[in-house]
Amino acid sequence: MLDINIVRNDIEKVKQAVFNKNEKANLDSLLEIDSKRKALLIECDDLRNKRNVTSKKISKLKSKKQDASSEIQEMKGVSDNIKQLEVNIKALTDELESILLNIPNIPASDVPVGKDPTSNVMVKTWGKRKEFSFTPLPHWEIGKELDILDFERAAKISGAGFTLYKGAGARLERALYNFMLDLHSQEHGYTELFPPYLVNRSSMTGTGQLPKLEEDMYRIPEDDLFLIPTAEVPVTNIHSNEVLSAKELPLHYAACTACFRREAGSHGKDTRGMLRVHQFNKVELVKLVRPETSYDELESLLSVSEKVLQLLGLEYQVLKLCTGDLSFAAAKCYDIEVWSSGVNKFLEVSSCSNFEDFQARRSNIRFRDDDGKIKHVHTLNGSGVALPRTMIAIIENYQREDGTVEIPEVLRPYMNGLEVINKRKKSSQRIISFFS
RNA sequence: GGAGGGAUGGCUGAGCGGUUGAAAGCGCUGGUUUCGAAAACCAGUUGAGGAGAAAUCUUCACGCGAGUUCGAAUCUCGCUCCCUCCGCCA
Repeated sequence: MLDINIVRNDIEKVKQAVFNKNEKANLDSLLEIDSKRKALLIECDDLRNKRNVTSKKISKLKSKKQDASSEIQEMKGVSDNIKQLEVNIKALTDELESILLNIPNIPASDVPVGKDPTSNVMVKTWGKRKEFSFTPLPHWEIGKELDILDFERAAKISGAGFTLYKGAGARLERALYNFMLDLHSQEHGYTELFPPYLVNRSSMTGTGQLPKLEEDMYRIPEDDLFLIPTAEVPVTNIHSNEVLSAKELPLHYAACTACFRREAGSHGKDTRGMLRVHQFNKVELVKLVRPETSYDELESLLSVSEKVLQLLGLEYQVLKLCTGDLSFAAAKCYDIEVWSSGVNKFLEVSSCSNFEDFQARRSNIRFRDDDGKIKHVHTLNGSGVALPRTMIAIIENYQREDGTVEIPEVLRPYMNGLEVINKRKKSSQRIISFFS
């Protein structure tokens, strides 16, 4: 949510931002409602003041056992007036808030202006393209052959767009998120969390998924709860309606959760394999920081996410998103895309965003600064990283001509020493037991 | 799911429907004192709006939302959350 004062004082800037983000907002009527509301508020305040003053007078008269009936008569009228005004003000306030909740965040000044992803700017690339002496296969073929991914049966039990990991595939998934969580919590100093997967409407509104994206969310209508589309939602909202002390900042959190997305707007896109699924695991990093540090924090957030891919030996590129590709709540965002040899393209595995105070204002997350003033924190988050596409890249980039898949070295300790996923053998890939 | 109890400022905790935005204590901040510190004493210490150049004035908020009343932290109703007991259960 924007500070309404920015809209009042610099509406052109807001209009430009809305336009650049390919969004729509009812800005002119916002100002109109705002001034109408303010006028009523002043009128109402005057009447309330009158009521307060007279009530005290009535109290005094009564305590002296004097007659106050004329004052009481007068106040009856005043109270009725106030009530009517309050009803009108409430209606305007609701309208104002609903418009305000639908205005997107303003892009940072160094974000390139552009309509669509073609205007995104390449910031860096890392790693060398894997070369193959054969034509690399896509992960759904490798996965089927090795019996580690089963899309048909996933569709049978749930529907299209779900994944069933089996044997070494399931183990690889577990190895991946354990590796990522250990890296972030032990090497990068993030506090590991395990939050609820169901959150209420207010949390979803706080981080900006609602009201705009309700149709993309899975919802439990009986309880008005939502399945989280990302750990960003529960984790950012941990501190909603709190005033943090300056010395607890910055807060750095890491959480691995399942993420649930209806993908309502993307039917028929990336339907093969697990390029785009309704449920997937993701390690998410969330930061609550002092405003003046948030852009430095964004850079370090990006670098710890990159670290994951570097250690896995996966080629990637980093893009700075243009205004038109920026999400509703973000002020600035980097996407990390990992190269995958089978599908032969770059896959987005992370978005690292600074929301400035946009989410903090919606969720009411504040801190007391050293000067004693209470201010909104800045919030950031980034994937560190999303699992399925990382899994795709590993399977496809580490495939070998004989159909086996090599395990990246950093994952081997998490795979109980397994170096290669072979076909045929029982999916448990029996290795030395550490239970004996 | 059933039966009770509760929700007040950073914390503990008072609060007959009428100078209670809120006692008291703790904590915190500043000052006096001290070589310094502690103690003691004095003072300050909620947030969000509005008007104003400013001093300042003013409104709202005692879990949330309605209601009764000239007037609600205080009375009524609904909701949420917490605690205790019973039942059920991973």
